[in-house]
Amino acid sequence: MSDVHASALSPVRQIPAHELVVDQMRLALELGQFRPGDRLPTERELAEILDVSRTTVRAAVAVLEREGLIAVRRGRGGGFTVQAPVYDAAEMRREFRRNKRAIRDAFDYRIIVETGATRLAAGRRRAADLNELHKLLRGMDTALHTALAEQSAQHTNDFQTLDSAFHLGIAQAAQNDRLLDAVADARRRMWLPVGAIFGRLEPNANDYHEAILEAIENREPELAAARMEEHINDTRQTIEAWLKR
Amino acid sequence: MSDVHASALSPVRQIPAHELVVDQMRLALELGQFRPGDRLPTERELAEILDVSRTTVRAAVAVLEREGLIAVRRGRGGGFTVQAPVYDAAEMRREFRRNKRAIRDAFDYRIIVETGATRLAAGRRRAADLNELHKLLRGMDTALHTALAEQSAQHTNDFQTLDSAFHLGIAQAAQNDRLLDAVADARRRMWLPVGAIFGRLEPNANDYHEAILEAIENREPELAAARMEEHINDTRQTIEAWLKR
Amino acid sequence: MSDVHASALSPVRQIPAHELVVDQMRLALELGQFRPGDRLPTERELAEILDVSRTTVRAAVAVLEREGLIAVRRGRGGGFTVQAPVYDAAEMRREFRRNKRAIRDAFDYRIIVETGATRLAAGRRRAADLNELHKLLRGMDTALHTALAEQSAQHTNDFQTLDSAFHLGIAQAAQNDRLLDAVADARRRMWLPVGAIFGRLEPNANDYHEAILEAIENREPELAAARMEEHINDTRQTIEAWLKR
Amino acid sequence: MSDVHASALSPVRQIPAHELVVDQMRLALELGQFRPGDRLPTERELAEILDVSRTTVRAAVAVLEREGLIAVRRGRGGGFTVQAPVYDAAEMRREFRRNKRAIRDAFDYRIIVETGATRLAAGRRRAADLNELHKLLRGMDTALHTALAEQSAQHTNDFQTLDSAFHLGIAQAAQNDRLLDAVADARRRMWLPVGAIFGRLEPNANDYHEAILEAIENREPELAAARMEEHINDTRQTIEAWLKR
DNA sequence: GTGGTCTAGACCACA
DNA sequence: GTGGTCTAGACCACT
Repeated sequence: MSDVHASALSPVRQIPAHELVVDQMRLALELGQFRPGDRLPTERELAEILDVSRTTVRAAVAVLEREGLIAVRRGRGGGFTVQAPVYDAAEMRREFRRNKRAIRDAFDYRIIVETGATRLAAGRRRAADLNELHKLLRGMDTALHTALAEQSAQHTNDFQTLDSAFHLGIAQAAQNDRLLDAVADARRRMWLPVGAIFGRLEPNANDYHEAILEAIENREPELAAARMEEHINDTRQTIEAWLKR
Repeated sequence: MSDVHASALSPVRQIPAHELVVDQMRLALELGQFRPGDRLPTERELAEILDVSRTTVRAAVAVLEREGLIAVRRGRGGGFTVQAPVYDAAEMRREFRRNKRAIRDAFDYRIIVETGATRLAAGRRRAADLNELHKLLRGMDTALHTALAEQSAQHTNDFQTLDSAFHLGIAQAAQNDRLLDAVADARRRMWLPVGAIFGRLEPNANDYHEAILEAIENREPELAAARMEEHINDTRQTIEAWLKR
Repeated sequence: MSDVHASALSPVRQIPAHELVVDQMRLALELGQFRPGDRLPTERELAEILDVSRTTVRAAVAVLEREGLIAVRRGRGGGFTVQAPVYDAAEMRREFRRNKRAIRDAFDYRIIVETGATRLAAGRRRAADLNELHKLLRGMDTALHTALAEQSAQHTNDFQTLDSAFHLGIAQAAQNDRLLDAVADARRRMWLPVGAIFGRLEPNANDYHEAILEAIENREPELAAARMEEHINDTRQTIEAWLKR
Repeated sequence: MSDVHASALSPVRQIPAHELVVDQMRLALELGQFRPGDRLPTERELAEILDVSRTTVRAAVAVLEREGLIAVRRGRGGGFTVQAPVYDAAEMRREFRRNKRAIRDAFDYRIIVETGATRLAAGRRRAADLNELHKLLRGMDTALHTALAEQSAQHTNDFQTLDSAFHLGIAQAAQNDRLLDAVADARRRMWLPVGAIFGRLEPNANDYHEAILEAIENREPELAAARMEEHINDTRQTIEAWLKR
C-alpha cells in the first residue's frame, strides 16, 4: 500500500518572482494582447500592475529583450516596444504541439464544467435568470451585426464581453458557487486569450446561444447541455482549423 | 467594457516554499492519502520527496501542527502522526442540516467533474492506468472483506485511502491536469467530514468500482460515466438518509 | 529541614541561542543603549557581534518586532529601528500612582546597589575606568548644553544614553559581575518608563556626576557613595514631585 | 558615541545541556555536597532531578568519570561513587585563585544587599516581623547549644537552616520584593555551599544575630546595618582564614 | 546594500 | 534514528 502514498507528495519548486513576470508578459505577447509595434506600459506601471518592484520588472524585461520579443529604448520617449517575432519553423511546430495539448485540455475542461452547469441551469433557472440572459442575447445580436457591418473593433470587443457574460450567466443560473467559479476560471484562462488571438467573431455563435437559452427556458437539461457542448465544440473546431493552417 | 483585456497582466505573488509544502501536505491529508493514526514520512524523507530542505519542511510541519492536523513526537520512534479531526457527531449533523445547500452543491460539482473525468478516462486510459486501477481495486477488496470480517478500523482506514486513490486514479487517466485538480478539490472538501462522520463502509462501493473500471477498460465512455454518476448518487443518498434520521 | 541541601542539584535548562539574543537586545534597549529612533546594527553586523548566525538573529528580531520594541524596514536604507514605546502620559501617571509602592521599592533598590557599587568602585577603579567615565562625562556635557541650547531631541536622547552608560560604567569599575547585573537590572526597570515620561533633562545631573567621579578618582569610597545616594534621591524627588502635580 | 554601543552587545554562547549538568555536578562534588565514598543518586534519579534525559546524564557522568571525580560501577549494586580527589598542588592553587575572586565578589555583593536590607528593615519592621525573628533566634540558640554539646550533625543542619531563615526574615522586614530576591539569591549561591564545605558552626554567630535584631527593634538603621556588615565580615574572615591554611 | 528565504550539513537531546 | 536547533552561505526582492 505504500506505493499509494508515493504519488501523494510531489517535489515543490518555488518560482522566482521575475520568472513569473516573464511568463505573464511572454504569454500576453504570444497571445497578441500586445501587438508588434505597440508600446508596453512603462516600467513603473508594470511594477504596479504586477505588484512587484521595478527591479523585478527590469529583470523580466531583460530576459524578454534577450529573447528578441521586445525592444528597450532609453531616455525621453523611450520605453518597451513589442518586436515582430522572427519565425523559426521548427520552433513554431514545437510551440504548436505544446499548445495543442493545452488547448485540448482547456476545451475538455470547459465542456465538462459548462455543459454540467447548463444541465443544472435548465433545471433551476428562475425568471430573473432568463430575463438577464435574454437581455445579453439581444445585446450580442446588436453588437454582432454592428461589428460585421462596420468592421468595428469596438463592437467586436463588446460582443466578446457580452458573450462571456452570457456563459457566466448560465453558470449563475445553475446556483452552484463552486461551479460558477470553475466556469469563470475555465473561461478566464482560455477564452480571453483565444479571443484575443483571433480578434474576430464566430458569426453563428448567436444561433447557438439562442438555442441553448431556449432549452434552458423550456427546462430541457439534456437538450441544453447537448447544445452547449455543440457550441463549444464548434469554437474548438474553428480554433483547430486555424492552428492547422 | 474594454477593460476585459486589462486582465492580460495580473499581480504576481511569489509563494514561499514552506507554504507550497503546507498546501501539498494539507491536500494529501484532506484527500485521505494519510489517515488519522498513520505516521507521515520522517522530516528527512519529506525533505527528499518534496525536494526542499529540512528547515522548509519544519516550517510547514509547524503550521500543520498548530492547526491540529498532525501531532509531533520526538525521539526514537517519534515522528509525525496524523491526528483524528475532532468533531462531535451531533454538532456535525446540525452543521450539515444547516448546510444542506452546501452538500447539494458539493455533490453536484463532484458528479460533473468526476463523470466528466471518467468519460475522458475511458477514451484515454493506458495500460499503466488500468494496472494501477486494478491494483487499487484488489486492495480495496481485501481491505473491505477484512474490515467487515474483523471489524478492523485499520482496514476501514485502508479502504478509504484506496477508495480516494481509485477515484483520483481515474481522473489521472483522463490526462487533464486541470480536471485532476478539480476532482481532487471536489473530493477534499467532502472527504474529511464525510469520511469522518461515517467512519464506515459502503459495502457495495466495490461493485460500482468494478463496473466503472470495466467500462473504462472496454473504452465505453458513456457507460463508464453513467456508472460513476450512479455510484456518486448512491453515496449522496446514503448521506442524505443519514441526515434525515 | 534537611531538604535545604536538596537544592544542591537543580533542574537544568538549555536556553536557545535566539532567546539569549533576545535577552541581550532587550536589555540593551531597556538600558537605553539604543534609543527610540536609533538604527540598530544590521542583521549581518549583529550576527557578527553576537557570534551567531543570521538565522538566529532573525529569530530574535522577530520576537522584538512582535513586541513592538523595534521596527523592521526592508530594502536599501532599511534595517531595524528602535520604536518609541507607546504610552499615554495621563495613563502612566495613574499607573504610577497606583504603583507608588513599586517606585519606592525600585528607588530603594537602586540606592542600595548603586551606592554599594560606587563605594567599591572608589576603591578599585583603574585608569581605564576613569578615562572611560571622563569621556562619558564630557559627552554628557556637550549633549546637555546642545540639548538645552537647541531644544534638540536627539541630544536629549544622547544625554540619556550617556547617562545610562556612566552609571553602568561605575558599576563596571566595581569589578563585580553580580553587582553589575544588579545595577543593570535596577536601571532597566526604571529606565524606559521614567526616561520616556520625562523625555527631559535634569540640568544639574552633571554636577552630581562630576562630584561622584571626583570622589571615585580620589579613592574616597564613602564620599562617592554619599554623592551617588544624593544624586539618586534627587531624581527620586523630581519624579515624586511630578507624580504629585 | 558609537563606542558606547560597542559594549552593549556581547557574544552569545549556547551551552549544551550535558555541560550544564557537568557543571552542576562538579560544583556539588567540589563543594562537598557529596563526599568521597558517597553514592550519587541513580542515573534515573539524576535525570529526574535535573530534568534532562538519561542520555544527557550519561554524557555528563562520562566526563566526570574521565576526570576521576566519580567511579562508575555497572550491574546490580552498581552506580556512581564519589572518588577521593587526587590533589595536584598547582591545580589547587589555580582553583584557589579562581575561588578567591569569586568569594570576594560574593561577599561584597552580600554585604551590599544584606546591609541595605537591614537598614531598611530597621525603619520598617512591624511587630509580626519582630516576633518571627525572635522565634528564629531562640530556635538557633537551642540548636547551637545542642549541636555543640552533642556534636550532632542534625542540629548543625538545623542551625544553618534557621540562620538562613533569619537573614531572609530581615530582608522580608525591609518590605521590598526585589531586595528580598537579591538577598535570597546572594545567600543561595554562596551560603549553602560554603556552609556545606565547612559543615561547622560559627559559635558567636548568635551574638551578632541578637545585636542586629536589637538594633532593628530599636529602629536604629545605621547601627543595625553596621552590625550586619560586621557579622558578614566575620564570616568572610573565617572563610578566608581557612582558605589560607 | 538592506532584510527575506532557502539550502545543506552539522550537532544535539530524546526515547 | 527521531525531531530540535544552529550555522554558513547563497540568492532574491526591495528601496
